[in-house]
Order: sequence, then structure tokens, then C-alpha cells
Amino acid sequence: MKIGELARRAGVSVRALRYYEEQGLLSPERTPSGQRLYTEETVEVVRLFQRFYAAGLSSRSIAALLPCVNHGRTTVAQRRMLHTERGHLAARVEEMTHTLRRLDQLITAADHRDGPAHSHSLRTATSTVAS
Amino acid sequence: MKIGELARRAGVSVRALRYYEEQGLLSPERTPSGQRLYTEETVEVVRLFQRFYAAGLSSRSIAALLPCVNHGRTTVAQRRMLHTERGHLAARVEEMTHTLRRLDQLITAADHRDGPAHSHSLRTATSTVAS
DNA sequence: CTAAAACCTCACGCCAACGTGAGAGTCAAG
DNA sequence: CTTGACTCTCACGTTGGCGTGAGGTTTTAG
Repeated sequence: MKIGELARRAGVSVRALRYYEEQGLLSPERTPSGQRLYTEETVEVVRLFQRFYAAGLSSRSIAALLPCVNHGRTTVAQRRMLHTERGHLAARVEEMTHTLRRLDQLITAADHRDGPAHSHSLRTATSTVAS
Repeated sequence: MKIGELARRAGVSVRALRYYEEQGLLSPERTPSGQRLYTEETVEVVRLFQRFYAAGLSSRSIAALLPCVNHGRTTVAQRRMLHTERGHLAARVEEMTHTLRRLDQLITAADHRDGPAHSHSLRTATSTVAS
């Protein structure tokens, strides 16, 4: 498929796809006239990229994880990178979970002092706390 | 205390503290000659700012949470902002947790195909998975 | 055959959270 | 009273992940 369709199906901009290629994350085929041609799997791969970006990974880190994403064989060094990145991500999640608890303390303190914001927000918050 | 000491004790740069002030997060007293004077509590406040920044909050969002941090009375609107920010943060944590699981799938697949990276990393990873 | 839509390659713009001097005033120690 | 550490205010530089034209070719629909 061409770049426009991939962009729509993966939910990113055309510019983003060209940027990913610049960063070595994608290497699409080209038609004789130079237009990019992507395969079906690329849709899911790009969505995975988006997840990684949203999780705070850099293009460099994502590039390091590519051999695994592409189902190719991985070297020992690559697998170590994978574990390292996993460690960083896990640490960030833990840190953010602590921050979330801290924010909850502020919320309950404020609500207790000055009354709850309103019931819907409260229910949303407490139900999410439970997870 | 003066800016240099606060910077050391809170673990940030002097520049960062002046930037926080620019963003309306800090309003230190001034000596007649213009030097900034901070209180003891500011150390913890700045550390909290760092946590919030690390969690992906912007200066604007943090500024919105300030009335609560400062133990002052909060309005209904402010408490709603607080709940909203909490929601965003909770969503990010959830999203990142999913991404972490996805990364684990890649890791186990790679390790299964080509052998584990090495035992220490593996133990570190799996123990963190359990939490 | 033609016009619109989609594609191409530069290449500059943007935003946030600071880093990094420049040039000058201020404060504690000897 | 000097020196050196610390502070002040501009104000421009940096990094990442794209946005946004400019100017030109290619593909597709009618």
C-alpha cells in the first residue's frame, strides 16, 4: 500500500511515516517512480511505534528493538538492549504510579477540606485507583 | 535559603529554579539587593515538581495543581482540574503498563527463539513483572 | 486528455524544559 | 579592601517529533 493509506490505517500523519523512515524505523520498497510501498504488517508495526513513543521511548531505542519486532533472529547484545529498555520502562511505570498516589493524597486532602469536586469525577477516580 | 543551596538540596539546577519561577511555580522573597530567598518547604515542593515533570505533566498543569500543594483553600474548579489531571496520569500509566506487557511478549519470543540474554537480566525482569 | 488528488524532496518552524555563556552586581573570608 | 564564590538579568542554543509550506512529478478518475 502507499503512504497515504498506511497513514490512515495506522492513525498517524504522512509526515510521521517519512520521519520514521528517516530514523531508520521503516524501509519501504519503492516504485520505479520513487513512491513508497508498504506491506500489511507495517500497519501494526507503526501502531506499536506509537505505543513506544507514548511510553517515552526515543527513536533510537525503538530502532534498537527493531530486530525483535521484525521477527528476525536476535543477537545476545540485542536481547540485552531489550531487557534494558524493559527495565527503564518498568522503572518509569513504577515512578508514575508513586506520583499517582501522591496526587491522590493531594486530592483527598483538598476534597476533605473543601468538599468533593463532584460525584462523577470522584467515582471515576476511585474506580481507577482500584485497578 | 538562597538559590544555590535549594538547587543542591532539591537536586535540580539553578537555571531550573529560575525557570520554575518564570512559569509561575515559585514566588520566592527577595533581599533588598534582589537575591531570591526560599523557605525550607520549598525543597520538598521542588522535588514534587520533578516527580510531576517526570510523570509527563507540563508546567501549566503543575501550575494548576499549585493551590493544593500550597495547602491553601481550593475552589471547585481547581478540584476538578485536579481530578482531570489525575485521570490523564492514570490513563498514561495504564497505557504504559500495556506497552510493558507488549514488550515482555517480544522479550519472551526473542529469548525463546535465540536463548536468554543472561540470567541476571532475566531475573531482574521477571521479578519486576511480578510487581 | 485533463484536472484533481496523492506523492516526492528539501528545508524552515515549533514547543517545552532547560543549558550555556555574557556582562555586571553582591556577599563572606582573609 | 580585595578576591573569589555566588547571584542577577538578558538572550540565544539544544533536542525530539513532528507541522507546514514551496515547488515539482505521478497517479487516478472522468
